[in-house]
Amino acid sequence: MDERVVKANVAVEHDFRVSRLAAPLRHSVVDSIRSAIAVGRFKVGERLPERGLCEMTGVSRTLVREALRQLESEGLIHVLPHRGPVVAAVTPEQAEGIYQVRAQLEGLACELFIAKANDATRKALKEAFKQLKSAMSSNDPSIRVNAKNRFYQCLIEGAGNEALGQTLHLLNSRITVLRATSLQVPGRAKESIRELNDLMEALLAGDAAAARAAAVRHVAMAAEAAIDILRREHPADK
Amino acid sequence: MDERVVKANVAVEHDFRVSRLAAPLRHSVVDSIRSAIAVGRFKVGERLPERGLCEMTGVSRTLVREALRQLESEGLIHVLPHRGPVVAAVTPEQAEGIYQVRAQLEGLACELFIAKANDATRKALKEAFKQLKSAMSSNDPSIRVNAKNRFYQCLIEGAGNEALGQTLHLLNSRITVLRATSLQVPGRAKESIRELNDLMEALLAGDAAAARAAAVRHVAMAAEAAIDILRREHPADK
DNA sequence: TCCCATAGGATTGTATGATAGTATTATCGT
DNA sequence: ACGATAATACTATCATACAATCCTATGGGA
Repeated sequence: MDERVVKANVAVEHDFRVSRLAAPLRHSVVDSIRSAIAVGRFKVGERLPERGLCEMTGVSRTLVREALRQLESEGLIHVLPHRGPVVAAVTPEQAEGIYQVRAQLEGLACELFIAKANDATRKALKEAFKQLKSAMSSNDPSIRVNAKNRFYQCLIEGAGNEALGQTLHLLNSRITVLRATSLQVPGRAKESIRELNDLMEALLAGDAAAARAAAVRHVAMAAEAAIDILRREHPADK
Repeated sequence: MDERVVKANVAVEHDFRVSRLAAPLRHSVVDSIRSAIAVGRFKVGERLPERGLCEMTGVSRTLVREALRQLESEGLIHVLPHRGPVVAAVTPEQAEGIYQVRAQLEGLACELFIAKANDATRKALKEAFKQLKSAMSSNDPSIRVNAKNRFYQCLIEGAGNEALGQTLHLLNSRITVLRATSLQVPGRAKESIRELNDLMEALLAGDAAAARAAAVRHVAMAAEAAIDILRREHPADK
């Protein structure tokens, strides 16, 4: 029963099977709300009444609520009892914590990449880095962040650790806005590229210790920029 | 309006305010299903029909579905389109990945603990370690795991990094069963305590590098035991 | 004028019932 | 024994309803 499939796929890289096109509507709902938050359509601390989300998304309360449950456990929103969801704030302390964790995990990603990457994943990473460099000259912050995400995705891919990928994704989703704005700090983009250059060299040279160090350093610098912004924009609210 | 409260609390350590007793029913539902999985009431790969869960928990489908969304994003279950949720399997490769991440994060926790812990948190950790040692002689695996969780909780508490705590919690929830069974491997409990002893010594001596190394080593050993079990129990299904 | 309390509105928390769509199983004819 | 079709069992989604609770506004009293 498998023979035919094998034959059909013999000259193919990614098989053509439609990957469960039964995309449940609720996934779109999650995406919609998530990106509304990321884009700043809702501000930090703002309430998200279910009814409003129903209108915005055009689906029933059932689906909106299910989406909220997921966003809640991603940490993007907080749900206050009998008050409903609000966009989660990120305090400077929390941001620092997140960046500390990211540093460790991206360090690990580098080590694993060196140990496990093959020609394909290595090539993909180089390509992504090239595109990242050109994206950094763009003015649109979302283009920059997207390019950077793709770069990291290649890194993770090559590292071949599923949990690592998911964890980093989760952490990043909580600081999307921060990442976009911190890349707008004058000079930060170029500096960022310089740091990643070091990273790439170490990665391709197979120097695990240097790669990890470069990753940690890069995250630390990004953290500094981001936390600066945070401190400035809400010096002592609460 | 606050004065009275302040007066009332002046001689109190933990204030008595009932911390939002409005615990939504749905939280209990999540806990219920989660522990049913952890306890082995449902086996890996087994389907969890909504209706059955309604009967088990005594709540409506609405709540069950919301709970499922949360468990899904915690990675405890997979939801197949039009087939519903099944208990997520953990392959040896995934387990390896999870343990690699854990190693990094627990290493970080140690470093942060040394940098940030105060007398209270240090004392709590020592106490938790003492109880852990005695719990290890118990035959009940859940008692052992619980004691260990409390120990880690103290460590995290002292490290003062929220994201770190949440991330580790998430990872651990995916391998609860594994952790319980791997502690039953003959000799593993004692060995585990020995490793943690090293960890404690380094922590209390303030030797960050040694503490991190001990943490990494401990997780690596645990990983080995756990993955062994996994390989044995599903050598090549699929 | 200012404070307090009560009433009313808004929103969440939870349940129920309904319908359509899809995957799995059972059935049946050949 | 095999393939097609019918029956079944779920999920996916919606609409509706009602109690509980929070917030606000209104109005009375000092």
